[in-house]
Amino acid sequence: MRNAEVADFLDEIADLLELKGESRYRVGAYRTAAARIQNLPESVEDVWASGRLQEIPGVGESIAAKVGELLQTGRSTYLESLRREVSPGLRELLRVPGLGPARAQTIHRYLGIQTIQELAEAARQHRLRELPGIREKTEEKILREVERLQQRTRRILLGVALPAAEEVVQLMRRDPNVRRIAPAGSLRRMKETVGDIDILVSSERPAEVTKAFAKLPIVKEILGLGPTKASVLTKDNLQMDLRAVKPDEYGAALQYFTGNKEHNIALREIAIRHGYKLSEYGLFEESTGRRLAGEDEADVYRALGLEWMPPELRENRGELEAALAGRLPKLVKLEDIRGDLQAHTKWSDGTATQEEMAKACRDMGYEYVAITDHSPSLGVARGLSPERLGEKLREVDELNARLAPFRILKGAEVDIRADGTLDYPDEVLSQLEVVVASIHSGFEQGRERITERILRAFKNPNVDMLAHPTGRLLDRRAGYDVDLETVLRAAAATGVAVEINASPERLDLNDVWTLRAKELGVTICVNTDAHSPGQLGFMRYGVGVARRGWLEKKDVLNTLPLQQLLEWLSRRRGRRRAA
DNA sequence: GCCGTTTTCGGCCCGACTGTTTTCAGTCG
Repeated sequence: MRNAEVADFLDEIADLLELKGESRYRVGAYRTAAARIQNLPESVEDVWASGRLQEIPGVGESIAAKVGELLQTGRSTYLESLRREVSPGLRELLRVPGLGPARAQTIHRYLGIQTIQELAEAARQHRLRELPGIREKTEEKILREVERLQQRTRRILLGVALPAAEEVVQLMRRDPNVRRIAPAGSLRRMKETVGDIDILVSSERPAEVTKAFAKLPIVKEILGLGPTKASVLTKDNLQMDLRAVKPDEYGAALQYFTGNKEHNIALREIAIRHGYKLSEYGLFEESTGRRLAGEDEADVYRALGLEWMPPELRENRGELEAALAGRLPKLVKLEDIRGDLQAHTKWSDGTATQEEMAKACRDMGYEYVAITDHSPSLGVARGLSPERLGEKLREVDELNARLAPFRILKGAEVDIRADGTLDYPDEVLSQLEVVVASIHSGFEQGRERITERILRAFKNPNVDMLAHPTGRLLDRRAGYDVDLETVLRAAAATGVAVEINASPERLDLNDVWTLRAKELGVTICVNTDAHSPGQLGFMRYGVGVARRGWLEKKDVLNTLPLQQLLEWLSRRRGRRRAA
């Protein structure tokens, strides 16, 4: 059973307990445990099998027993009894913003309502306003929220949100009332998708700043405008919130609005243990009210005995424990990247020539790029026959003579066919310097077959790397069903590198699996899979995932200078390569 | 239900907003 399923199980218990009116601390305990398991860089099933469930922070005797029963038998007597006590349909009502457990329970008890449809119906007939604690306004709000829920916009890709936020930051910097400004929220943490875009400003005149923000030309609709906060819908239909605070509160506010929530809660608990109080206004001594920090974010962490940590780490996945022990990782940086090992050109489905791609990489300060056009079976991408591949490689030789010391590596993105064989014969593969294997077909094969297929490809000594390991497209396609734990273990054993595909639609591996890959000793490579020179800039999103997965420079293959990379490649295949 | 740099019991993040209320409950982020 996957970690996400176990986390859902605990979340359902939390919801049902909440609807029952149980202590919010008990409810919170289940939620904490769910979040921890969701973020666990290891299969919870393995943790359970080795008797270590209670070593997970937030998992004690009782929750461990319930998870154990679930994993052992596939069911839970506790959850089943809760479902008998609390109508499980009620959970659906909690999805309506503004409707919490108390009012949901009231609505259910008096009117028997348990679906969002019935709720909307009752609101339209003004039957909700007769209930205790609900009058006209609440009823209207519920109806509004139900309608919004039904046409809710999707989450925003990082690759869309970050450029949009940067544009606004640039525009707002020109405002003389703006002192400091930065994106906050999940965007600052480089999460793969975000719900909305948060921007924080410090200013002596916050009200002027929020007004100026609401007047920006990119604004389509003002959703709310006050002296410290403005919320707008942009012409691209992105929700953007700007908050303005006083300069001496900026650091504490940035910390607070960056989150995530679990990280903040844990941090505030640390503050309490010191006899302090932490809020978005600053860090204060509880007894005297004296301000200990607030203007700079790093001071807030330092005053709590912690090193400042990059936002990408702030998910309460163990970063606070690591900071307390002085063992934070030194995360890989964008500037550490020396080249890109997956890129496409006009030879298959890209839009630029090999020369244009190579020069664009050189201009970015890279030492190398592997041009990895597709193999023949990927007809839609005009995959190259062995003959055309040969022509392309001759062009590479010619370009390398001209562009030296910059180096184009001879590569291909080779399909792993349905039976696990590769889409070029070995004598073709052995002419290549970088062989990137990936799956583009047969997504419907079951978990075992797909996994077997990848393992078979790993046995071919010509394979250097596995690209986009799950095949997912964010918000569009789930990817194929694959046992990643097994794949990563095999990658570690065979020395095949695994890609973090930096395309904002993929970001595959994701952050949690990256962390797991690191623990297993897998070599990771961050590639853009660029199909045009502009897409080479996707690298920063992939580095964001690497950082969220705690990777350091030494964990990332393409931080190696050219010579060391070539040595790595030839060591891998256990034979000499053409110089 | 979990947990321990005052605790194996008694705490558990903080502040803001809204609406329904006459001092607070519910919800959110």
